[in-house]
Amino acid sequence: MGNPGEEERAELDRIEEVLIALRRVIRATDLHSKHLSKTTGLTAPQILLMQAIRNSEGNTTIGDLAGEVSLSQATVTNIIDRLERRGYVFRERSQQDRRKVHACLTDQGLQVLQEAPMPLQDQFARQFSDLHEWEQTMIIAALQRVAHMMDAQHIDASPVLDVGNLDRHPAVDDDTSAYASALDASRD
Amino acid sequence: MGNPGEEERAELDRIEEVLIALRRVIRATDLHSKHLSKTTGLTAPQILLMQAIRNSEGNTTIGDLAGEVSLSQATVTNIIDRLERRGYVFRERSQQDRRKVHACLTDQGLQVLQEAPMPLQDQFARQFSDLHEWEQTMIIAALQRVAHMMDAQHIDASPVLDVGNLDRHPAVDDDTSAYASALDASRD
DNA sequence: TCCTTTTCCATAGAGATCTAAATATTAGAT
DNA sequence: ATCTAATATTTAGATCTCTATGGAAAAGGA
Repeated sequence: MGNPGEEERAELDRIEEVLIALRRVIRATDLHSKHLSKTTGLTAPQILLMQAIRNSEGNTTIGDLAGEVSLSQATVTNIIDRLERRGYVFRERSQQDRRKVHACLTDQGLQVLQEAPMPLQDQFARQFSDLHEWEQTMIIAALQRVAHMMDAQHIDASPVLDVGNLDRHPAVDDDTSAYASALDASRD
Repeated sequence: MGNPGEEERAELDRIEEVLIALRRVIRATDLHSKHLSKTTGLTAPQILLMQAIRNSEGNTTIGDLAGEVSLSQATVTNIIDRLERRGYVFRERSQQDRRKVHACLTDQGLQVLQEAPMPLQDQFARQFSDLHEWEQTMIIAALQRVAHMMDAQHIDASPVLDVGNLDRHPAVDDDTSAYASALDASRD
């Protein structure tokens, strides 16, 4: 205990552990995503877009979608082309502003999206709900903490030099994450 | 208390919260990975492969790499081709078994990998180490719990698995995205 | 009104990723 | 010697993603 070297090593071990755990989580979602693509015949971006279309009932434009999923407008056009060819999506020019194009799910598209059950979410939710309430609360708090720490840094790619300055204020950032919201901004 | 409906709603709220937090974590790693690609000129799979090569000092074959990063052999061959063309990697037929091909980093490749800023891991580690020990321990426990729950459902991968709402946004996807690469490695 | 600028979408072109199928090539076994 | 399995590459096709550019429609000013 009185040994500072020992304490420092324990600290490094904890960092190691948290990074490993994080990798496992991300890896798991990655593999699931891959597996999902195989079973549905849809790729991850395609599913993502269809979900975005479904969630924004009817009024979504191509540009909106691009912003929502953080892809370029050309990419979204491209993917929508393919979804339209398959009959999962259709386009419709806006009447108010004829530059805009709305994207909507066809009945078939909606069905595909619904029939592709989302058991990772469901199963995870089920397992999660089996935990004790205190553990659920702990996990939520921990994940929010982690998410917040990650949000804070993802553009600040500059110096790794100022080791001394520990309570840096995260300069957030270039738009993208609509996430760094008030929700946890207050946590520090 | 005593009100069952109320308690149930609180439970649903917690599930909602944990899913949101998880999405944010994955989203952050995704955006980071994208940013990394821009600043290094390397794509996520390329970085991932170079890290794998570095970690398995010298004796790695193409097949080993494919297994390690969960890609097909052909894909790895493909990516190695590009890396070789750029002078970051070189191939060498095994003397013991001439079917095998070893992949090694060139000095330049190693340098690129080291110079590539990996601020997500570093900065995350720094912020993490600022936390109190009890909080570090809590986060580790929580993440391990989550990772374990996700691993569990990956194993009985019979039903359709999904990342659905948990899904990373740009694929990176699916990205495929995305990847533990951001967190991986470079802990030398 | 007419002209300019801006906004929104589509298209073109290029590089990368990924998979599956069709080769070699080598090692090991019969 | 031949067959089979393992290994890496090649090929072909689909997708993803970006930047740059073009065209149509809206907005704004002279």
